[in-house]
Amino acid sequence: MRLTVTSWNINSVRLRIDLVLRVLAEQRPDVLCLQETKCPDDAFPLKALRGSGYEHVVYAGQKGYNGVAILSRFPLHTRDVMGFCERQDARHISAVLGPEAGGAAGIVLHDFYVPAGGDVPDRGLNLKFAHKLDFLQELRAWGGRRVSGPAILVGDLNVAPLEHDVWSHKQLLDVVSHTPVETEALETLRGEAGWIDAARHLTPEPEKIYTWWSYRSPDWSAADKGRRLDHAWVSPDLAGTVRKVEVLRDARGWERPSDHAPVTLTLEL
DNA sequence: ATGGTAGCAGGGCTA
Repeated sequence: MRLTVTSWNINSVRLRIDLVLRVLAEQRPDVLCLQETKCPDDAFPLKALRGSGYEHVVYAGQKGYNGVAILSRFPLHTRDVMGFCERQDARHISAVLGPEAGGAAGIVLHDFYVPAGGDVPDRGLNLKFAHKLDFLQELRAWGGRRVSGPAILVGDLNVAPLEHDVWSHKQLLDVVSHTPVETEALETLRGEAGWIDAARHLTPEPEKIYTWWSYRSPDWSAADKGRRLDHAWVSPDLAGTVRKVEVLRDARGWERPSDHAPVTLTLEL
């Protein structure tokens, strides 16, 4: 069977619920993982989703910031939320696909929103950068030496790890999201746990891949100063099932868009 | 350690 999982930093699920419904209707992924929902749990727009065909929803939100959610065509089991850095930030949620998912049953889905890290890439001068590095360190400790069983990890990891994951490697070496301390941390923790970077598995460097374009660029598409901040990783036993990773760049050009484009992973199980 | 835009909340923080 074919399984599709889309990851999208939506930057307010309430403001952009119509864009969520558009992606669900037009792309029809089996699972949609959202980040930056910016929505307390008691305000999650469940009613608007009713009738969309995605009746299985888990979410972990907070007022104003952060927030993650998983919407699924298939039943989800064992919603779990991990805390990092001794905060109650809503930056992770996971669930397991139920038996109704057929060949995909039992796959664990992890949805992450890694801290952006502020502007100054110095942990002594910038507490937000220190938080980001600490978060990555805890992610490394959580992954341990090897991820076991079929699992998918998606999300806005706020790091563009490779040279061709940014529009200019040289110009971004001291820009938060592409500094060596961040890119090495992310690649180290991914490698130690055995996760496969699905996009680069299929499309190695030097081809450019971007998933985010700043709001501050008036002509984002022509300038095309993008970064690959959004990722889809699979566990080793799913490596052979990866068929496609697609960035829906068009969505960045929709009216009142998120600054992130949806990224869709396709597996053949 | 420029400023540029956006969301939430209704000021200033976060991205």
